[in-house]
Amino acid sequence: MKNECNDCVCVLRSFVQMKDCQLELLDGSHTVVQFKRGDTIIRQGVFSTNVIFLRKGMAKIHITGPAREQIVKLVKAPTYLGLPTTFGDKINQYSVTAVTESDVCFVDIGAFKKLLAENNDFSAYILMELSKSELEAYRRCANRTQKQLRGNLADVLLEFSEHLFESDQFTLPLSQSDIGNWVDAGRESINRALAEFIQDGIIQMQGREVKITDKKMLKMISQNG
DNA sequence: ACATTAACCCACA
DNA sequence: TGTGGGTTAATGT
Repeated sequence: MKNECNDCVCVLRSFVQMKDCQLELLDGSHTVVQFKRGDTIIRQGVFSTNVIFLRKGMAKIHITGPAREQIVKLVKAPTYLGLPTTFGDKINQYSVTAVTESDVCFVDIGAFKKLLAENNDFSAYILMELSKSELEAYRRCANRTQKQLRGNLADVLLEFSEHLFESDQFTLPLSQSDIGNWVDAGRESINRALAEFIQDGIIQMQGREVKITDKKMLKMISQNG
């Protein structure tokens, strides 16, 4: 059987066994689309009929609040996008935008629900994903509101370094004003804080290239706010 | 808020 | 196919 879904991270990721007929169902109801940097993958306010999986690349999740755009988090492949929207509300409650070139898989919601009903392991896995992401959201909420700018910015840099890129050197995937929207600060404050970090020898920067030179210090700042 | 720089697009050669 | 000009977005102060 030749089937694009066989070796897809979308399935492998779940460590769940799929029956052949279930794989065929998936294969028949999915579409893969490429997105360029800056393209909108999911748009807030529009009707959604798909489960969406990020196969390759990186994306930012953001929501338009009463005053401005709020970035919620940054995710990298492989991961599901928009599961809460899929089950909580047919209208997308937030937007997702590609920050690098990305491959995205759109799965028909009907087929997906059928799989959930048939395959207990699979639905348990999805439930776990949702739970983890809610817990993470709680944690972030507490962090964000209680920390000062330097602490939050340190968090962001550590997040890039440890979770997204897994390296001490990376190029910022977001503009400084985006980072500002992420940690509830103006872009100018971000710029100033970054300059301070450079001054203190914690990081080096040229353009969007960042190199973390004193991770211990960065973690200190992250913890102490 | 303003000045500088980098990125991008389009026309034209 | 490559180059100049003009425009816009990002950055630094």
